[in-house]
Amino acid sequence: MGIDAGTELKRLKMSDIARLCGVSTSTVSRALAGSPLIQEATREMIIEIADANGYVINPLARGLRLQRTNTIGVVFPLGAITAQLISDPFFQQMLGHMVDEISLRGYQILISKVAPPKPGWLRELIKAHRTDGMVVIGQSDQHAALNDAGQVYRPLVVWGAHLPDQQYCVVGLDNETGGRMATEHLISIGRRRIAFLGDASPPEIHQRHQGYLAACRAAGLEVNARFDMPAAFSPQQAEAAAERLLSESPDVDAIFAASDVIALSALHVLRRAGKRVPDDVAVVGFDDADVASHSNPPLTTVRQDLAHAAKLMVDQLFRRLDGESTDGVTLPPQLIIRQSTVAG
Amino acid sequence: MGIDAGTELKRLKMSDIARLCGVSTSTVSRALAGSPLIQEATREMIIEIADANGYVINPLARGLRLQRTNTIGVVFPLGAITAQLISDPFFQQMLGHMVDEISLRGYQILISKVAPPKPGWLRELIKAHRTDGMVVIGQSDQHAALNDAGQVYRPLVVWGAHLPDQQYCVVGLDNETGGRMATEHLISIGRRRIAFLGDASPPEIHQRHQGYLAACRAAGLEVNARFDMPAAFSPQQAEAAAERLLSESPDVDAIFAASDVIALSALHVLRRAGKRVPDDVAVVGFDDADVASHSNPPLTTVRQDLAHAAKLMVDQLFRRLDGESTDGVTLPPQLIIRQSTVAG
DNA sequence: GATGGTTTTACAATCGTTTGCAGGAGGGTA
DNA sequence: TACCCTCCTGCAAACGATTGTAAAACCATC
Repeated sequence: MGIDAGTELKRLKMSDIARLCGVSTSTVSRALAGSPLIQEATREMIIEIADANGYVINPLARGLRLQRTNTIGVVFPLGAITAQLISDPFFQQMLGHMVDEISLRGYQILISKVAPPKPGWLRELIKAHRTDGMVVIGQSDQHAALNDAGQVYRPLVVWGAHLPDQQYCVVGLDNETGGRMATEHLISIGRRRIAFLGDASPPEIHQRHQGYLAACRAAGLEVNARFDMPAAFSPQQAEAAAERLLSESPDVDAIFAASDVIALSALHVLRRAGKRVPDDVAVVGFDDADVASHSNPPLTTVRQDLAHAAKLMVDQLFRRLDGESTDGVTLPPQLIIRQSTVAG
Repeated sequence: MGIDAGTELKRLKMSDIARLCGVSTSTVSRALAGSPLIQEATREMIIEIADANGYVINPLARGLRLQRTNTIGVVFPLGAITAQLISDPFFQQMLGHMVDEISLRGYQILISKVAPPKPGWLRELIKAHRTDGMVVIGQSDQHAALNDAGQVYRPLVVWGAHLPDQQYCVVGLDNETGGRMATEHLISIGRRRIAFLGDASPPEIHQRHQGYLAACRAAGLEVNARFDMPAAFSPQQAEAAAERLLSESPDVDAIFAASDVIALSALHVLRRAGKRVPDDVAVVGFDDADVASHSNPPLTTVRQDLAHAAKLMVDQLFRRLDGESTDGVTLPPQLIIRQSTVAG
């Protein structure tokens, strides 16, 4: 029956199957779609022949006709700060979880790395109509673009910080509380000269920094600009920043790093400088990446449950695809105390 | 001029732009494509109007017509062994690098997680024609499917092990040499009862195991089945396996783990059991994931340079898209010695 | 003004589906 | 036999682009 499904990869279209079955294309289409208009016997015959010939529906043509692609876009806007996707395990893990969650629902995943974002990038992405919905990972410095698109495009969910005037659905950690928890923990173990290591320009980090400042002020601590040390997310730049911090402020007794990667770089630098962790300097990270629990010493950090976050985001996105409107979620941070602040 | 590009997200097609410009669709198409057939003045006028209205070409329609999608598929076949994508940093990093390399060339990335692979999965993926080429990450237990497709479908590059009868282009580490190097290193530091921790059913791991066996035999060491301990890639299962190994063979003095994740689990178990690393038991991993250098103690491991590997794979894929044929590459493993085998 | 040669533009077919609508086949009833 | 109803099935028009080919416009020349 028909051509051997095995050896060829010929471009076979629905009309070919129709010819082989002696019916019209519409009948084949309906049969494969399970329409009740088609007689059971006919359907079986058609399906059998289609399988035997290894026929696969062309999703491009289907998508064009249906205006639906069964695809979700996962977008990484990388502003000036983060040069590459690879650099941070946060992105990698988030991406992994997104792939898991989205493919669980039978959708495909189209990745777009937007680096750097040009004006109108999000609108263009949306207007390309290659995806039924979009998840944006991180706001970077693109709050305006997100607001602009969010007002008119519903199936959009963003991972990031909640901002006052925002017109789009955000799922994100309560970064300010996270920052405060981390800092309060450092204060509670008696630290007084606490540095913040990280670039506070992305909203998420800014809020962590705000939490840090709030905790310091509440405890009546010196909030000194020399304890604010911008550090990019890459290990190299973070190490450089940590070194500068140590040389400019050798009296620092704690570091709150904006991410685990930065914290690990700090650990390296501290070790090279002969400082003991946590005795001389306590270190807290952010994310609870895999590396955090395995480091030496294991890293105290503020946990973001990315698996849960990804599930929530995808959930909200699909509810939006169903026409519901969703308000986003603020996730509670969780402080994981390990030996980088409290000796084991 | 025209509609405000800002506030609407109306579905605008080429014929709309044509009408606005007072020309035909074909002229618009050629103007946007930069065809020399169109007068410079006309082109400029068309482009201006198109921009002003925020027009974006529909890639589905374009792809349908051109039989080209400007998209590369990245496929993860997850056989029985690896349940989830998220579990292993290897996949995450590889995916990150793939995204970087592919988007560098102006292509989009379509991710497919195939779990579990059903008969014909790869052919179906190919026949869907959603991508111009494909990268398959890991052979899993799908060598047959890859062979079947590789014979007829050229733009396919696979990450994995080189196998004797293979009909597809593979880029991969020399796993056997990697396994031998790791084992020889353990032998060179005086270890004699060396266990292998990992499930040797995927080809890559099988070859690492072969290298391990070869090194053991060459050194005249006991190659005892009780030293072969299957361990899945997930930390939980790996810990369970490590515990069983320790209880069944408490005399083991070295562990060669099939991946860094497994090695780290082993480190945990060893610590809980009160064994000192490397004094009592030396540990070697595989991959040189980020975690490897940060662990306690830092992990001796066999390095796979994933950034380089990804670049090579994408390079070979694009050469194949250009009609060249490529033979794949075998990358040399590199042993990174850290304190899990040689005390610092 | 007719002819010929260039440049520009437009027509229409095509890529591979889905689906509203029209119509054919078949059976039952009058 | 004529008529109606109910099931199925097929026709043809979208979806939104690209491109070979035909034709229109323009200029120069005789």
